[in-house]
Amino acid sequence: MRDVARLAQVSVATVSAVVNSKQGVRPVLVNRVQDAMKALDYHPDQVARSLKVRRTTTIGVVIPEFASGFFMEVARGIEDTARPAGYSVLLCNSNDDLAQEERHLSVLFSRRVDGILLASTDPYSMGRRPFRPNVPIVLFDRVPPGYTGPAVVVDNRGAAYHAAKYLISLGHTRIALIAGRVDLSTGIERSDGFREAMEEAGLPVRAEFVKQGSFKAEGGYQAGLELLQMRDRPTAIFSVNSKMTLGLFKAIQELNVCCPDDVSLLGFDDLVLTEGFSFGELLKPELTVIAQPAYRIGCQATEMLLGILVRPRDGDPTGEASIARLKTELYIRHSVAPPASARN
Amino acid sequence: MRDVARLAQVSVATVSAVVNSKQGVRPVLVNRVQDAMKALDYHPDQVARSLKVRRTTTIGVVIPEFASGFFMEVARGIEDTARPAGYSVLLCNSNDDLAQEERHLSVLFSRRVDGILLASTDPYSMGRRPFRPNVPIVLFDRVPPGYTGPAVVVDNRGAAYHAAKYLISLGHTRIALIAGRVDLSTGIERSDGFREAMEEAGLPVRAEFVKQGSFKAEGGYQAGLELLQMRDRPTAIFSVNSKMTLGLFKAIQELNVCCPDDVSLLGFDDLVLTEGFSFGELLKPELTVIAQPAYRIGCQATEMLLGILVRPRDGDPTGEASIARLKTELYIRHSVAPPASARN
DNA sequence: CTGAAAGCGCTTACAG
DNA sequence: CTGAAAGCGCTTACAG
Repeated sequence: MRDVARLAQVSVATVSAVVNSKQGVRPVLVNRVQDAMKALDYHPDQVARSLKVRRTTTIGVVIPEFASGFFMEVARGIEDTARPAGYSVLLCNSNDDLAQEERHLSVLFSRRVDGILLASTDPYSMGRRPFRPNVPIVLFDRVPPGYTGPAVVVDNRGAAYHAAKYLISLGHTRIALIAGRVDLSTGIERSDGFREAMEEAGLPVRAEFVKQGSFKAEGGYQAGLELLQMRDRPTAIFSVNSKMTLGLFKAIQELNVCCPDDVSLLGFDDLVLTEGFSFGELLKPELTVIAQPAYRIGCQATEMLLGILVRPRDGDPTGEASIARLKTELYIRHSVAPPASARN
Repeated sequence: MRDVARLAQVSVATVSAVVNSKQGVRPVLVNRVQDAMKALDYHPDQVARSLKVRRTTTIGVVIPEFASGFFMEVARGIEDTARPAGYSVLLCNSNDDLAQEERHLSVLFSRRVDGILLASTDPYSMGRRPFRPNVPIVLFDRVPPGYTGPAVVVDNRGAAYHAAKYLISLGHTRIALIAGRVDLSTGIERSDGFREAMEEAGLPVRAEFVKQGSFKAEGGYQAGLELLQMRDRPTAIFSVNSKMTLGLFKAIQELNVCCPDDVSLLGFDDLVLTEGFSFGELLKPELTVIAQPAYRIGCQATEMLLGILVRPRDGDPTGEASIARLKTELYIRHSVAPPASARN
């Protein structure tokens, strides 16, 4: 920069001004500076700038896994909205491990990210975590009950409620649930919504019909095996995330159970591949699922964070209103049908 | 930091020394400093450090897409090897758009990343790109022919060669190819390997049996539709990436063609979901594919880059030897069978 | 409109 | 073993 200033015969302050396209610099000088920059192949140093302005225009995001269609869509949404705003994103994978998550967070803080987007593997501990008071953080996907900070999630309870309702409306009464992690809002709310619909319909939620799948493919697979081998098995199964659904699907295949004739399958979260291609549509039968607006979640969480970053910080007390709850959609395909009893 | 120094009654140099756990500081002072850090909730500022040491311990990686099982596995590999080495990764999505890629690269440079990992959407232009002379870059997945810089790729040609060979060994003679982008090494080499095997077997590669799928699901779908509706259709189809394979699969389903009885399908790249769960195994029939060591590609590319970063830079002239070519593996499942003619 | 100077928070020779 | 000082490459009041 000094070299540029010297070559252009101006002060570094002037160079700085043209680099940041501040107005009020004489055109002649602007040109001289630009020529000098070109001649010297000068590229401004963001890190020096960051040090001075105390802002890195970087946001840190930590998600529980990379190999997830859902979180990758969210990540796309984040990047697509952060980039145009001039922000870079440091994407970290906690691998659903709290220690890893904290380690990531701490390097993000030391790298002075301006804000953080987090899908915590343990949102309940948020309160007692050592966050930095002046770097805003917005949660997404998972949020502890009663959390009042900024967050964007999906209406899990409502979605599960409607899913169960749908199965019930078809005549199912023996409906099983493959539940997710009970320590995550997503898992809890989805189970709750399911239970609510069942209760409302006066249907029992049999203990042996609810299996813990922990959001893992293997869990869904095991649960499926157990459920389908019961003498008095369910006529429909609601699986509360996509990995478990796939595990369940595998169990169905292995056991040669016919879906949807023998058992209906309703999953949470669609498996999109590319625009217009969902894995759910490639399977036999095509999967009926509740689809989450993953990309939008990413966009909105980022917008929320960016909003906080520009606002005077002491403006709003990040009230109750700051948690956005997006709608899901039920994609009716072919894995759900009325139970055999209702078909005769 | 000054505050810490003052509270601990030492100089900032000493604080710096304990922060970086340099040895040779009197234990008493170490303790005093650590206590002071705790008391003041002091956290070292990486960006200031970076400015001084002229190193950010950050690597930039740009991949052509987020919503890709392959690239996400690579990303996992990258993160998993970069993190333990103390490096953060700035992950960018070029969306297979050259302009976007260059924009990302330029912000990565301005943020002073120490090195770059790139799966370029146009590796051929590498030579005339405005890279920074002193930030090393290692390519992966795609590499222009004749490229001599560091890179890690897969033995595409060999993999395709063996895949075709496998189909031929089963008795197939009318084998179609759904080719990928012809301007990418991956696309070219896979087609070449296929052709080589065919020639070697004295089999014609009929012009109407090779379709351009451009590595896209839609392309595979269209190609499939055309191929399968020929009066004299192929008995086997080799699809050169996973998206096209899925598109092709959809076409097969829609047309109600029986696979593998009527047509065999061999794909490139497996679709892993989670450890132990591949999408390819969930489809009917389960897909026979060439699997790439995606995670390993990420690890190795990162190791290579890290290696360059520690080495004296003027050490080796990044010779020919620096391009690593990993092996693939053929996963034989159920979408390939001998042609009907050979079965009778 | 432009320049000289201070300073962002660190590290690193250099003395002592 | 430790401290004082310079400097990394910028930006930003502050004069002029």
